[in-house]
Amino acid sequence: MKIVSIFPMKPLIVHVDMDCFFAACEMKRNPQFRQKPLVIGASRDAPRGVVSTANYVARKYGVHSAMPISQAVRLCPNGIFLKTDIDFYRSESQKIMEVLHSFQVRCLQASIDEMYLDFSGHDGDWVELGRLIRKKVYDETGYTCSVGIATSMRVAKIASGYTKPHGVTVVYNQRNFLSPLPISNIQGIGKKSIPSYHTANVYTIGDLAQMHQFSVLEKFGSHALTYWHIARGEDESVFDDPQPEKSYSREVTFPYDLYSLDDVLFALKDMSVEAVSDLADTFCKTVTLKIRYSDFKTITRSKTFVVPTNSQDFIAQRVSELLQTIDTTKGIRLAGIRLGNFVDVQGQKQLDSYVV
DNA sequence: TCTGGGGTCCTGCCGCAC
DNA sequence: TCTGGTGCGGCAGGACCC
Repeated sequence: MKIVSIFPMKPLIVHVDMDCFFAACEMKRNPQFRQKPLVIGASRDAPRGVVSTANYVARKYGVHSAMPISQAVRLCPNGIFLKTDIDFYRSESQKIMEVLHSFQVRCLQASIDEMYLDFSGHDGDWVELGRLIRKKVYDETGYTCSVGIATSMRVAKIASGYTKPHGVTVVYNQRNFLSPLPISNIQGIGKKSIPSYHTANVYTIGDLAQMHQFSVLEKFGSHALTYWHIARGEDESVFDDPQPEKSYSREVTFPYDLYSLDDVLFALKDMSVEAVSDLADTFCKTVTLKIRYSDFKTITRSKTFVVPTNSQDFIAQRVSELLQTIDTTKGIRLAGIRLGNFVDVQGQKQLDSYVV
């Protein structure tokens, strides 16, 4: 006889976050970089670019992600600056994910260097579990990671960042753990919205938790209610199955601003061909043109088709038409296209044949 | 001071259909 | 025939994340 528990299985989510992953990949490939400040993003003489990641030696100089390369060079003139080699990092990521899959629990890859594992129902010592995962990843790949363990995905992620690098953080009480942390620890509250929280005297997650629900709604809007529930330890973000991709894009920042429509169109045609060929048999209904002017103002123009397509010529033609509506005299620093609104053409065909 | 590339999600506005 | 409410999709922009 099968015995079914009347109690719901206690969720247990593990978040694994690799430590300064791109830099770690380069240090593995070139061990002589380990003791030197290493910055990944662009070469030191690149006219434009930002820091993608930096190793901990470089971080001591004040270098951090999203910082302009030119500024990083000033802060760390003796640093080693490398272009991003995303194909290499993807192949290394694949090896790490294989190690994590070997635990034979449900896994969800959140990004190139992050993975969630669903250990719900696990009875053992949570701290030991974290240490085991960390050790196995290091022993089998040579990479260090940080591990966060909690009863929800969002809190597990916050926990993994709590004792970086190479730490294990276990959260037994969500509210007590989150309370003293800065409000910026909540995913979704970034540098634009932080000032509005500070204006309302909300500096820590605990400050947010103590607010009245209606006050949160009034001051920060409806989406902030989700953050309020997290702050109160009421987050129950469940383990989601992977969602299909919703869009695919290609964009490029030109080394120097372009003023000629033909030059921009030339670059966009290349991107259209690449994007459509990458998508292979996937059909899209919407194409969006993205333009960033020299003053960093960014605009988008999109077109939705009646019939989904994966025709390179058709999409390139629509991109060209959208570009005709753009003023290029101001100087264009970035151009890109995005394909979205994907349609399951295979499914449609099956449905049609059934109806017929 | 200078700000990449590739994504997701949210919001507001507008036009259209009912 | 006209008008207002409502819902929805398209569109544009913005914020955020890694």
